Amino acid sequence: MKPTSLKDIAARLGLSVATVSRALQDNPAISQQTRQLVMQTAREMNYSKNFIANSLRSGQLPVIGVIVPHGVTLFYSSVLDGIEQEASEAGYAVINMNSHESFERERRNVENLQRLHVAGIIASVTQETNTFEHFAKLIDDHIPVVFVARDIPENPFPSPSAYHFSSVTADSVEAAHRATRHLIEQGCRRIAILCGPSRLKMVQERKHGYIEALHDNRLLVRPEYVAYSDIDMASAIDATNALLDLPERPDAIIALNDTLLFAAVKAVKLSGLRIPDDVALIGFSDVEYVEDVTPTLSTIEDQSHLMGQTACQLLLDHIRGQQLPIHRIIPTIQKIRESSRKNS
Amino acid sequence: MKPTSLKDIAARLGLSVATVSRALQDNPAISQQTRQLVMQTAREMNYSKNFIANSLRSGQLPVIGVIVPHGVTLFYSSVLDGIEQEASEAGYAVINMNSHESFERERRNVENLQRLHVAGIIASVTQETNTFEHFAKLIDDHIPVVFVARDIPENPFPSPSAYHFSSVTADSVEAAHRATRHLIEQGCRRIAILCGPSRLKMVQERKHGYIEALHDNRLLVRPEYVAYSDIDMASAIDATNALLDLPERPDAIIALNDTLLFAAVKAVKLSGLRIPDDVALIGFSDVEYVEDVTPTLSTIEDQSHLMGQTACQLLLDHIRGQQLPIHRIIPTIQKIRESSRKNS
DNA sequence: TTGAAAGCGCTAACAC
DNA sequence: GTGTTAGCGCTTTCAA
Repeated sequence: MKPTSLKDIAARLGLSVATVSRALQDNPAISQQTRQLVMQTAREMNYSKNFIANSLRSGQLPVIGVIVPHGVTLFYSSVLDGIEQEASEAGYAVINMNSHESFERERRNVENLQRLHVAGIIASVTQETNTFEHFAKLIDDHIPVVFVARDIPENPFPSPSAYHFSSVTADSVEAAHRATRHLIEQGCRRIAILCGPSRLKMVQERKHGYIEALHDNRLLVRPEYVAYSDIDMASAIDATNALLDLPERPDAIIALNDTLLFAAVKAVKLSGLRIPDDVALIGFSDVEYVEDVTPTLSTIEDQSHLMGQTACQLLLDHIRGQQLPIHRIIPTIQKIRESSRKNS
Repeated sequence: MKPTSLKDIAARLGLSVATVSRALQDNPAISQQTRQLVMQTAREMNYSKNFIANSLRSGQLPVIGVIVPHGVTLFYSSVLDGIEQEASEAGYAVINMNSHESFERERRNVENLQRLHVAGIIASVTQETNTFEHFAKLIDDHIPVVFVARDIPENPFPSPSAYHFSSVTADSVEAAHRATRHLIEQGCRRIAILCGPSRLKMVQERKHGYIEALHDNRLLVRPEYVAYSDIDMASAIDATNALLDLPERPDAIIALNDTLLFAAVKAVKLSGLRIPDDVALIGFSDVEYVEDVTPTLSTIEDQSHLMGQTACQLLLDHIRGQQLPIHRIIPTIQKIRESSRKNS
């Protein structure tokens, strides 16, 4: 049985489809009587408006598309949650796609959202992404884009087609700067940083903040203290061990994500060194269980939920006509726990 | 600038819209020449098919709706990931909604998906949900439903409108039975269970498995060993303390979710008792950091990704015409770690 | 092998 | 205050 349409209601009432449509929209041209009658009948017949038919005219679905680079992390769940909250208040549904850190899949995701004529897109690009035509194409279709967490490089489109998109990112430079400062204040002088292999702008910024803080405090930046590792336990443990084996062993390590952080903890423990006495640890992480490790782990947290909300608000602004791109930087929260606190 | 439509291509080529449409669909009635020409032009003009227009005719969008009761957990991220994977292989997008454990929001979510004419819905009901008319309404619209992780009670719809939906759930009875058995094998005799306040079928089943295992081993089921707590750290710590203060203190606790488990760990540690020597612990949890707690925590894990995949497969079957409901039960995985292993 | 035309459900411009 | 009509982009009879 097909769902009730305006036509069905019109037929039942001996009215025209147009009248019914107007009545349902509270159009002032319609008499109280008719309006009441129509409303009543619509309810009786279990009518619900067909969004698709509507969208065919308006050209867009009341839906916001989201593309994240991977799904199963607290960080992106929380970003999504923030987006979903704002979107649903504004009457939009959220469609959720996953690029699995693959550029090809990201391209396909964008295409599919475009075909669905979503009202706008919020995206966090993959680590592979270094060309942006797939997003550029959206401009012709008037589909606004906001980048969240991972921004694209400045002005990736050479003139004359130079334009750019809004973004919401964490304050990575400041976050790393503050973490480094904190370690210095704790008396650390040989501070290492454990990075993933990523070319993401965000990672560059964190490294930058680290180096700045060392400079500001007249500490030497030693290349051998900047370690790179693949983002899995085994590789990260190896990378940490390499750091610990240096002639001048670091007395602190900053880990750029949670896997690296947890690996560093394991490696230091296994090597028989004490945390934080021999090696202080702090890491970028949104995992709540850092509290349950012994010792509890100092972290820099993103305000992921707020980032999602903010991104969605910007997108809604764009949907409502805002043209100029806006860049919002969300502060991080540094939580000092046992792993980086020297009792003195 | 509006996106290219069939009409645009037809105009450019001096063909009819119908011909262009057919060419693009590889309709054999069209000549090689024309087909080639159309394909070529479509590419040049950057044509992409308008899904909405299509759906207006077919009555449904190539989209699967998912409703989860909360967002920010690894469990549901992983379920979603499984769904998304299967869906995208079959050419469906996934729309993702969150009921926040509120019945009212769940009802609205269902309505919105219905209005969007999604091809099908996968849902995990809220703890409040005990009436199912909102799902029943979907049957008229031929929108199939699969319940995942949290099923609804058997046959909630009395005759003559008796029908039911497919489901994918964890094997809760067996999981709890096995965990209890394991503790008994470790020598525990006073086994307590720490429950949330939930009326979910799943929770009942877990309690059932626990009781069965006690029976099977001729152990008494003591009501005071069945503890209830709200699902937050503070309440759960209180509830655990109450257990520990019993005249005959339990020598093992089974926690029904991760919050309860982590709270139990804290409470036992704070009370100065040793894990597992004084109190063994095991819990239902999908959090990967149970490995990083001291002692490492024994857990029962759901195969969440597989549950998502399976649910999506069932749904696709229904979309393709499968009528009868199917119930799939996914085994859990028990991981024994230090917190429940007595060295003997 | 191709074209003309109807129709999916809805809204809005234009009558009356 | 209400009806008529056209049209959104596409597929699918029915004709030619």
